[in-house]
Amino acid sequence: MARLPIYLRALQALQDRGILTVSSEHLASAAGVNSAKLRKDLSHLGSYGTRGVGYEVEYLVYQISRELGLTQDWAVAIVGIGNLGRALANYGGFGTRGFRIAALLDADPAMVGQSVASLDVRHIDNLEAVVRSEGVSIGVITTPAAAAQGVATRFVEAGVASILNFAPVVLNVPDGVDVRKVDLSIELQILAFHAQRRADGDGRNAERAGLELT
Amino acid sequence: MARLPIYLRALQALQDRGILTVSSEHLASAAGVNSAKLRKDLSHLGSYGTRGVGYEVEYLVYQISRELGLTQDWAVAIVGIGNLGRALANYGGFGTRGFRIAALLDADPAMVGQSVASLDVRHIDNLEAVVRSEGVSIGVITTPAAAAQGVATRFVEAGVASILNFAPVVLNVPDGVDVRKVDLSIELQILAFHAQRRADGDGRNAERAGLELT
DNA sequence: ACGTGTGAACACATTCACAGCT
DNA sequence: AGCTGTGAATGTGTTCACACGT
Repeated sequence: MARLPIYLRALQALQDRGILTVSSEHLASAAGVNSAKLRKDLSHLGSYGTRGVGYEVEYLVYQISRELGLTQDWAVAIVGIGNLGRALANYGGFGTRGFRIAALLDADPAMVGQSVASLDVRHIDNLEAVVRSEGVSIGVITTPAAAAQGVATRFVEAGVASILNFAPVVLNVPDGVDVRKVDLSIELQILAFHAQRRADGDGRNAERAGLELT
Repeated sequence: MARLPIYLRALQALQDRGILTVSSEHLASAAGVNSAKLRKDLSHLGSYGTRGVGYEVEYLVYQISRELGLTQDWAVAIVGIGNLGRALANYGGFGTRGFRIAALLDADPAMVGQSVASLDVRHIDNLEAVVRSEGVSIGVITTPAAAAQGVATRFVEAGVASILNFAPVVLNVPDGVDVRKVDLSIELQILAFHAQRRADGDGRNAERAGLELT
């Protein structure tokens, strides 16, 4: 379930504060969901709570980590070392738990050989070799839109079945390959959509109020 | 609906190729969805298609843009000019349609005054003033986790009701405020989850095959 | 004939409400 | 007494399949 990472983060925050046990009510509010949903989500992993008491934080952290596959390390390759690629490479959050940035690749010869986040940027021609030698299982695409599909295809053919795509294109991949997409301008457009609906509503209300006053 | 931006992008690509009319089947495959879903989504905006023919690309682009509120310009403020904030500031995709980066803010005095993407970074103390003077309606938070809630609260109190949050925390905001969250390590964790399920399945299959072979 | 628009069937997620354990 | 785990009810989103307009 897509909410497990959020629960995990909330639990780790509790753990850092030395809290040993937590009720579904508390954890749910920390994660921004309702308590029935949280209990149903957790019950999918098994019965890890104690009735009348709640959940043991440490045990639950371990169970969720295991369910998410964070007890093993995943090697990640980033292709496209522009502003965003650099930002990801330097983002400390990955290394902390379960993920290791194994390689940075770029098509631009001027980029190749530069050092980013204490890794040498290598030429994209080495993609297949790097995937094999580093055991890369997750590919991150931060290239321009035009290059993304080609990179995705190469990842897939090299055996990478998990792709995180930041390029604003719909990737075509075979069944069994998992693509997640992060699209910044789509997020903004969705915000604009809601903002406009709010504004429209205000307008209608104002108009209605005006009519009532006349 | 959250898929309209994807349709819009696909339509604009068709438009660039000089294509005037498109069927739900074609557009759906370009957007990576099924055609019934696309028709139902579009029917929510009104009856903009012609039976037996399809949709007129240009007209549909206009209707979706209008629905999304992209016919007006939205001023965006980015708080937290680290690697990610800089990447967003430099990302050209925003300016193209409907969004204008109106201000960059940071709490670090060493950062203030620097020029990023031809904008001067200003101190966070100016948040309220900038929101008012630039008419900011969308706030982007790329600060460390610890600072995010404070920034969000200041945005809300300044009248910003749309927030795009990159910090790995659940923001607490009043009803009526729209928060969207982009969390890179959550995306990776979800990929790891599926990757592990694949691996487990392979393992079981391998084991089963092994058993069958013995 | 072709492709949209849409009721009806379906699948899935959320919420309610409470039995049952501690 | 308190809180989990879960059947039942509800809501939401997806898919099917076809009547209807062009």
